[in-house]
Amino acid sequence: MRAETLKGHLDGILLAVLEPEPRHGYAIMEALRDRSAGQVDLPTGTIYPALHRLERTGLVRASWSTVGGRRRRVYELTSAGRRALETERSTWRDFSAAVTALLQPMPLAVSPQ
Amino acid sequence: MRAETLKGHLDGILLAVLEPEPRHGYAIMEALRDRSAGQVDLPTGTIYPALHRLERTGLVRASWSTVGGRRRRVYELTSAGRRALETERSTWRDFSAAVTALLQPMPLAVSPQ
DNA sequence: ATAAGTAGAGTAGCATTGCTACGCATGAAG
DNA sequence: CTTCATGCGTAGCAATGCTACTCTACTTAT
Repeated sequence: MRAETLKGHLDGILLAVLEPEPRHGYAIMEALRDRSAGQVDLPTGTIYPALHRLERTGLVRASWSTVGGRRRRVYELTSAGRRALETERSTWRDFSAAVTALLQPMPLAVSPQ
Repeated sequence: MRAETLKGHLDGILLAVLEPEPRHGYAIMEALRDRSAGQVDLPTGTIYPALHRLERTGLVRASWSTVGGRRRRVYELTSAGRRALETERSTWRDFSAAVTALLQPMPLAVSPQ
């Protein structure tokens, strides 16, 4: 996946990966890598700020936990987050349909003779 | 179309709309509006800088023309632009497939019992 | 006439957002 | 004891679309 292409669609993806169960940042990165067959492999400098952003806007809720001497910050969707995810999904459907249509090779407009 | 969602995919769209025939900026805006049923309605502050960018990077070539006392800057694809358009199309296919998959509601991973 | 609307190009500066390149800590494996 | 995986974090950069504006010229109402 080329960098930067994600722009604007990362939040939806993060919400989606948190939908079935709460996860911590590192696990989110792994889940994305697995589910996209390595196509989406985000650096920590992308993932953590994005999670903080989602937390700040109230779409996820975070809490610390410690597992095997290592601390983790576990994120879970809020109800606002679940709603936002649905919105993202429908936005994505519209958006991707529009872009797909526009990228389609277009025949020359026929001017009436 | 929500603003900002386009991020990173505008160039490909512009190249696509220029593929069948050269157009000037204003005509590009109209073509996009028509072809997307009003969904993609870009302000001039988006379109002109983007065209300049494409010109600067050699993907389009521009020339002035005057029609009915009004000057127009007409853009056409270069061969590099045609190649870039193909790349954009395949990038888009990969990207949209990946995002669609990731946004899909995911079942909880089954842990072996 | 003149005001409003359409056609047409442009810029400055902002906001968002993902990325690079770091720092720091703990535990396991060689 | 060094390297690797796990795990969180930030500062600052770069790209890019948008808002809000300027300027010109023709066209159509009032």
